[in-house]
Amino acid sequence: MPASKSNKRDEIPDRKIAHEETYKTLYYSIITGHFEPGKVLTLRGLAEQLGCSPMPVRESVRRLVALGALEMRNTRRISVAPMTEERFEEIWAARVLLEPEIAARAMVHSSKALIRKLQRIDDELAQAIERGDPDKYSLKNWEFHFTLYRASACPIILRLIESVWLQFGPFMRLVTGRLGTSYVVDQHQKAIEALKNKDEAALREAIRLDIQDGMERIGMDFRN
Amino acid sequence: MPASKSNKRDEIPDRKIAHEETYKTLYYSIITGHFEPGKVLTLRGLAEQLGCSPMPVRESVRRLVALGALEMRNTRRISVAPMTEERFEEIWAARVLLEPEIAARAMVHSSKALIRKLQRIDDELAQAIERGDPDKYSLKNWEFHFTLYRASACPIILRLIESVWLQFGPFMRLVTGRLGTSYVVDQHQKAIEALKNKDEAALREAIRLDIQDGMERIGMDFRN
DNA sequence: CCTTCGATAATGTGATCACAAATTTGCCCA
DNA sequence: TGGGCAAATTTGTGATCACATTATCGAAGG
Repeated sequence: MPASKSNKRDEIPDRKIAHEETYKTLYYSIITGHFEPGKVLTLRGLAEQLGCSPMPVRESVRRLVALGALEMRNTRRISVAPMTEERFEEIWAARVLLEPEIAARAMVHSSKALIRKLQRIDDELAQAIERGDPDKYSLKNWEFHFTLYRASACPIILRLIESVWLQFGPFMRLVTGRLGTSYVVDQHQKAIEALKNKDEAALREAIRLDIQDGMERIGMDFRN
Repeated sequence: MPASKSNKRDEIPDRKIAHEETYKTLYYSIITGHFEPGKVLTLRGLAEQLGCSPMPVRESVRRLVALGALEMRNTRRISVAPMTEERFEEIWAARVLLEPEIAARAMVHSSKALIRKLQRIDDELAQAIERGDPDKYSLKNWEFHFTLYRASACPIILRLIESVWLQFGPFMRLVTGRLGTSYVVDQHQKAIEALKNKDEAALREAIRLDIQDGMERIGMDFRN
């Protein structure tokens, strides 16, 4: 084991890898809804936009296609995954199955620091609602959920949930932008209360209701 | 719309794409447990083995890493995802959450043809158990579940389940190879019966028990 | 005005090369 | 005999190029 003073693990501080950086950029762009559903993307276009060669973009896109965030038709055209009523219903179902479960698992590792962090995020989220800032709302909503979920130390289930969020992020942002943030009901406080009280059932229910409220509000879009 | 006589959809019979082919090959290799958990792979090695340049392999590996089937440490070394007790428990939980649900959704689209197909696969699976053929067992078990799940027409949830199976396929095959197939209890017949009777609750329970039996048998490996 | 077709431009794909980092090998010394 | 260091090899990464396919645009035809 040469060139490495610590042989404990491969805990090297992460060399800068271009395709990792482009992946993160695209990841946040998608999950915060920066791209419209169905929007066509090109490797060279993204490469120029991100200031690199098409190569790292190609690898990032391949990952995002694998997760369902991007689509690649058999005409080899890349686009942001569009939304249909069927897909929406499936995503809803998957969320209700997975997210209350991972939240319950996060409760085991809950701490005062985590609760403070969640409270701070939710305050910022409330600000975003007040100001009618859908971009900040999307970001903070994502932060709240994934800060909680990451605390579960369940990387496999977390990956599944990431995949689901990547698939409805663009659509949610689109609808939120149209509806504004005025109708948003804040279920997060109930979740924080449940965390404080170590009440697993209440936490599960709060997350379930948060999903239901959000998806119902978004889903009305199909009935127009 | 040139060069294409039918403008209905992009239903072109799929041009042969190298990285798609290599992906499928690697996919089946992993899901049937052809690679041992933790096994180190290299792009050039796989490329030579598959008879192509490292380029298509690179894209396939990127996809499989995104799905959790392969791992890439920060030393940039590619390996088949190893198994730990924590990961195993998570996979178990995810399966119990997702698979009974998608099975229930498949029941809606159930047909006599589907039931016949499942019965045929399960017959072959029974043969594999008799002969003590763990390779065929792995393959037919996968076929049974995914033939059922695909009938649900739920591509999003199916993708999540695919991701999970890719992560425990190598480990399951490893353990099955050690234990042999003698202890295998066939819960599939109950599932087929439930399908025939259109009994959703019974189908959910059959799938749940199948998962539980399989995972319990495999999970004993950690107690040694 | 709309459709159709051909030429032009743009796109994803696969191969190859150069390079830095990591791994392996082989040698020397204690 | 065993451990550590440096040379040599291997490996992933990023860039670039050629190519087949697809999309785009403009002109001719109805």
